[in-house]
Amino acid sequence: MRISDSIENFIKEMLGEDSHEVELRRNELAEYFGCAPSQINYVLATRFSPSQGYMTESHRGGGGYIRIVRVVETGPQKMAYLVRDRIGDSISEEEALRIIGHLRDSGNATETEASLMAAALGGKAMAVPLTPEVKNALRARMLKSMILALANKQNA
Amino acid sequence: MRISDSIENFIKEMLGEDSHEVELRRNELAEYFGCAPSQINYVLATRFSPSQGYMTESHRGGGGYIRIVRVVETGPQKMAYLVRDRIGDSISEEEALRIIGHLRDSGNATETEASLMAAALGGKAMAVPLTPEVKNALRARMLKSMILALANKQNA
DNA sequence: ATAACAAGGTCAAAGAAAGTCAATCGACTT
DNA sequence: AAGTCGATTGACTTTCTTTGACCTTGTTAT
Repeated sequence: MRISDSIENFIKEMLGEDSHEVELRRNELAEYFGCAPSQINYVLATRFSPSQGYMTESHRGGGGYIRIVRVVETGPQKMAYLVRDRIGDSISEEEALRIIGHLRDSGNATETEASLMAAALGGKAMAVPLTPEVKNALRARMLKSMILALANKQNA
Repeated sequence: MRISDSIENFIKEMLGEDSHEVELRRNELAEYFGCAPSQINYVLATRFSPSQGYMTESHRGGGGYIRIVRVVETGPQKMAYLVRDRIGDSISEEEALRIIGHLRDSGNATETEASLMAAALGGKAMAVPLTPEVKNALRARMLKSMILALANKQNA
């Protein structure tokens, strides 16, 4: 198990139960896990980014802290609109997968539905001789179509 | 006995008993068999491809891994195999939609899942300047990926 | 005020896997 | 003998992780 994963799990466990919010000391956590403090920033950047449904604030200086807030989604329609705005005309595979993960985590897509979408957009499926630009454009269109289909079914 | 066969057997044995999922380190395995690491990729490509009923995911970097998932054949999976045979390397939009309809009618896909697949393959999503040949090839790959994902979730 | 201290932030480099691809090898076939 | 095709290898690439040196910002004591 990678250290980054351990840290991620640790934080998610803290968030898991009741509150949507944790506060922690960067140096403490780093020492606890025996890693460089900046490793914490890495974890925040790669696992608790806005596109993964989290926001972070922090404060430097004496008594500093890092606060991680889980953003809860309310209303499938709103979600769909938000995500559509984020997608635009072109999207990378990584970003697409992140959005799909977010849909799953927020309960807007079942496990299976998320897997289906990921399968359609994944590298294996799109392993066809096209330029990255064309692939990204195609992905954006497909993802939007699928999210619309999802939203459509949900309030049907 | 060729090394590739040994590696194939080794992996299949690991998969054999209980779980339909193995995780392994590429470099470790290569060292164990005394071959080049890329040999592992060769084995995966030739013996554990989607059309052979397997899916693989992997992660690079520190703590990387390769995960191989077998799509087990129980009831619905037979369906998947059949459909896969029917799809081949290229498929029209009409034919794809027909297959999706069958999946829904036979209870192998929910309404939403079927809509999702249709949305991904539909004309709107694929409205990008590509030749019909390329579109059909792409559709075939995507449909196969999605059906595998579906089959995989069903007996998870 | 200001110096010292106590956080957290940034970024680039090093390290650790895995992926790709073209060249080569070897066993059959013709 | 030449050709074919799967198997094998290794050099090079890409992706992700980890670390550390240096920077910025806030607090506290003088």
